[in-house]
Amino acid sequence: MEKRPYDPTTVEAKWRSAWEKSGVYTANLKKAKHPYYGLVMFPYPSGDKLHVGHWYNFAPADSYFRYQRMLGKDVFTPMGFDAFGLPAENYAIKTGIHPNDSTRKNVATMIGQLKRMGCMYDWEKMVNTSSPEYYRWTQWLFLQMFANGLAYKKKGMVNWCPSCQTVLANEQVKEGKCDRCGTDVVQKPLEQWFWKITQYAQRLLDGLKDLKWPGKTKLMQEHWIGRSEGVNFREKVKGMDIEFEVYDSIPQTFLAQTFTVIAPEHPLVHTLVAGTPHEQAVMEFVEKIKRKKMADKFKIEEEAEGIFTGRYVDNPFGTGDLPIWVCSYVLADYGTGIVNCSAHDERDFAFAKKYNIPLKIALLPKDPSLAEKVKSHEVFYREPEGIVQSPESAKGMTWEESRETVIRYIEEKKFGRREVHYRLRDWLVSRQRYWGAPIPIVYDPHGQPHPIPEKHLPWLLPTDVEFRPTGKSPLTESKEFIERTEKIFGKGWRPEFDTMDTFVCSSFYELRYLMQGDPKHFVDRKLEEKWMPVSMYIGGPEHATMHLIYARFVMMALKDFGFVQNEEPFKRLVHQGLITNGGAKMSKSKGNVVSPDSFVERHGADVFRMYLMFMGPFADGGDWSDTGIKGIDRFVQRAWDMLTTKPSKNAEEDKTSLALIHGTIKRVTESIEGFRFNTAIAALMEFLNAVDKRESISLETARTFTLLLAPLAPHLSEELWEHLGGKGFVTDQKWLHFDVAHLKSDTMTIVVQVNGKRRASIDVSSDALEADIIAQAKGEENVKKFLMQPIKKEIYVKGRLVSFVV
RNA sequence: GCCGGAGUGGCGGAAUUGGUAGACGCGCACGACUCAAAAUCGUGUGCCGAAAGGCAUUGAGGGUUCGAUUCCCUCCUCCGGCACCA
Repeated sequence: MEKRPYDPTTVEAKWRSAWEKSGVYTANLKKAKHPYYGLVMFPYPSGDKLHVGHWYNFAPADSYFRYQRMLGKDVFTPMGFDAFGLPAENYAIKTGIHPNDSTRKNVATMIGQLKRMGCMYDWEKMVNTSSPEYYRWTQWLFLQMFANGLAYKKKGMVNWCPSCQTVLANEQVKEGKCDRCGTDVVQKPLEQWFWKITQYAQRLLDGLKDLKWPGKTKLMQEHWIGRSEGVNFREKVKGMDIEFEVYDSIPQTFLAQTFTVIAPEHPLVHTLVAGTPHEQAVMEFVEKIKRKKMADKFKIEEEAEGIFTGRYVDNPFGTGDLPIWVCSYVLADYGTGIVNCSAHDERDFAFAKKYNIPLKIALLPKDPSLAEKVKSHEVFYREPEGIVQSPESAKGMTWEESRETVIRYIEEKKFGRREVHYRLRDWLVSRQRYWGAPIPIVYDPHGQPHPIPEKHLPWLLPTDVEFRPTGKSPLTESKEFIERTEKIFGKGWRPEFDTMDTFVCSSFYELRYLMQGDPKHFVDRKLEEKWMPVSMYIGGPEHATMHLIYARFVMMALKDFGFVQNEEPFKRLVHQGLITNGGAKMSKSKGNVVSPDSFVERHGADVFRMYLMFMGPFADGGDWSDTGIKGIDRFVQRAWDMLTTKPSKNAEEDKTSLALIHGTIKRVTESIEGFRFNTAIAALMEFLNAVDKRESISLETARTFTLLLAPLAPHLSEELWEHLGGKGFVTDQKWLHFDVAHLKSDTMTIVVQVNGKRRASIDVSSDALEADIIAQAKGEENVKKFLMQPIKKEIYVKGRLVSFVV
C-alpha cells in the first residue's frame, strides 16, 4: 500500500457527522442498564470563547468517559452553560448589548467549538441556566427552601464588593478580596436573603468521609466548615437583669480570665451602656469601628482597639468581676459574639497590656526563668507542654492532657456546658445585579415577604432595564416588573428586586440534565435513583469551598424535602490542573489567553487534545507552550503510516510481541484509570517504536493498537478502525484485557550489585534457580574485580537483582 | 502565622509495598536525502573515555539500609488554601 499523509480536517469532520447522524452519544436514560454519569463542570458562556483551559479540562475527561464506555458502561455526558452572571451584564453596561443577546451568541459559538472537540456530549440534554425553562427551577428551589424554613431574610454586616456593586457570600471572599474581580471587600449593614447551610454543617462534615474526592479538597471543606468543640459559660451582668453566654474552645485557662470583650455590632452593647456616662463614648466607638469596616482601608492586621463599657460580669468562678470591653477584634457572628479573655491568648494578652487590664496566670512553662517572665506578664505563653496551675483537679497536668479534666470540672460545678461551633456561615444568596434568576418573593404593602405561588413560575426576568451599577438592584428600574406584581398580587405590592447568586443556579444542574425530556417535574425519582450520584465529576479545584459545598448542601436539603434519594451529588471527584501562560493565569485583562482554534485548525482536535494530555499528569496542569506539539503530530502520522501499510494477514505474533502487546494494554489501562494520560500516550509511542521496526504486523495487533488509541484520539481511531475492516464504531468496541501469562518473557535481566553499586547485568532464563543466578553473577568479569574480599552477605531479589556485600 | 502539596537533564515529564534514575516527547548536535531549505529518516545527547569501563547525580544537610527520587529528622524554595474563629 502507498503512504499518504493523514488529513485530520477531513477525517474529523467525517466522523463527527457520522456520530451525530447515528446518535451514538444520545443516552437513553430510562433504558440504560449500566448507568455511568460522567460530568464536567459546565462552562460560563464567555465572550472569550473556549480557551485552552476548557480543552485541558474537557478533552481528557472525555477520554476517560470513552474508556468507561468501552468497559461496557452506558455513559451519559451532558454539556450545558452556566449562563447567568456578571460578565454578560458588565458587557451590557459597556456596549448596551442586552445580556440575553450576548449570551445567546456566546452559547452558539461555544457549542460549535465544543462539537469540534469530538467529545461524547449528549446535546439533547443541554441546559442553559439563563433560560426561563431552567431558572423556573432555580426559583422553585428558593420556594422549597423558604417553605422549609431554610431561606430567611436578615439584616447584618455583609460582604460588599464596591466594584461589582453587590453583596457576596463568605465563600466568594478570598483573602479579603472579591473572588471575581479582586477588589477589597468591605462590610455593609444590609438586609439580605440567606440559606441556612449552617444547619447542615455536621452532615456536610460527616458526608466527606465516604466521598472519593481528592484529600486536599475534603480537607479544605473540613476547614471551611470548621468544627470547634468547647464550652459555653453562662454569665450575668452585674447589677443588671441580663444574662449571656460566652464560648470558649480552650477552657483550660478559664480561671485566669480577667476581662470580657463584646463585638461592636452586638445588639447588647447599647443595652449595657444606655443611660450611663459611658453611653456616648461607647456608641461613638461602635460607629467608628463600623465606619472602618465599611471603608476599604480596614485591615484585619490592624491593632486591636477597644473601650470599657463600665459594666462587669458577675463571675461565677469566684475569681472576681470581669470588666466588659467593646473590642474591634471580636466577631459578632462567631460563637455568641462575646468572649472571656485571659493572658493565655495572644490577642487578649496584647489587648490587656495596651489598656492596662490586669492579667492572671493559669499555665506555666517548666523552665523556671521563663516561668518568672510569664508570671510577671513580660512574655506571652501558651504551649501544649506547659503545666496547668488551676483548677486543683488539673494542677500539674500539661495543657494538652488537662482539657477533659477541666471540662468535666466546669460541668460538675455547673459553670457551663459542652458546645460545638462551626465557622461555616449561612449562604448569602441575594445579589444586587440584573443578570440572574429573580428571587420569587413579593412584599405586601406592609413590607412583609410572601412566596410567589408556583403557578406563576417562571417569574420572568424583566427586559426593560437600564444597565447602570447603582448599588441598588437594576430591577427596581423596571416598570413592567412592578406592574406585573401589582396586577397579580394587588395594589401596593412590590417584587423582590434582588436576583440570586449564580451558584444557586449551578447547585442542582446535575439533576436537571436528567430531566430535559420532561419540563414539568423537577426530578424523576426513578431516574435520580438510577443515575445519581454522579459517577465521576471533573472540574477545577477553585470550587472546593464554593460550588462543591453548595451543591452538597442543596442535595441534602432536597433529600430532606423528599425529592431525591441520595444525599451526596458527586461520588467521585477529580480536579484538572491549571494551564498558565508565562506562569500567570490566563485572563483577558492580562492578554495572555491562548485560543485553541488555530491549533485545532492546523493539527486537528485529536493531536491537540493528545498534546494537552501528554504535557503531564491531568491534575498538575502546567505552563502553556506549543513547542512539543510536533511530537504528537509525528506520532499520529507514524501511527497512520504503520496501520495503513503494515498489517498483513500472514503475520503471526511470537511470544515477544505478545508480551509487548499485553504489557501495553496493562500500561494504557492503568494510566487512564489513574488520569495519567501522559503515560498512556508514552506507552503507545513505545509500542509504535517497537512495532515500526518490523516488516509487517498482524491485523490483530493493528486492531489492538487502534482500540487502545480510541479513548485518546477518537477521530483517528475511527478512521483506522474502518480501514482495518472493523465493524461499527470503534467507540462501541470492548476494551481489551491483558493476560498476565503473556507479560512474562523467556528471559529476564538481573542486575548485579556489589556494595550497592551496579556492576553488571546478566540475562538469565525466566525459570532459572536462585543458586544458578548467583553463581552466574559471581562469574561476571566485572563483578569478580569487586569480589576480591570475602562476601559477607548475598541478597537475591526475585527477578530483579543480586546484591553482594563485601 | 496555621494547614496542605511539590522540588528529578537545556525543557515537559517517567520511575515509589525501597531494587538498573532520567521511559516517552521536545530541543540541540552530527549524518542521510536535497541545488538549497522545510519535512522526513538515522545516530548521539550527565561527566571522563576510541572502547571496555569508571565517576557523579533526583532542592540542601544528616540518618536508617547491602541498596533511598521513594522511609525518618532538620532546613531552604515554590505553589494552593485559611487567616482576628477566642
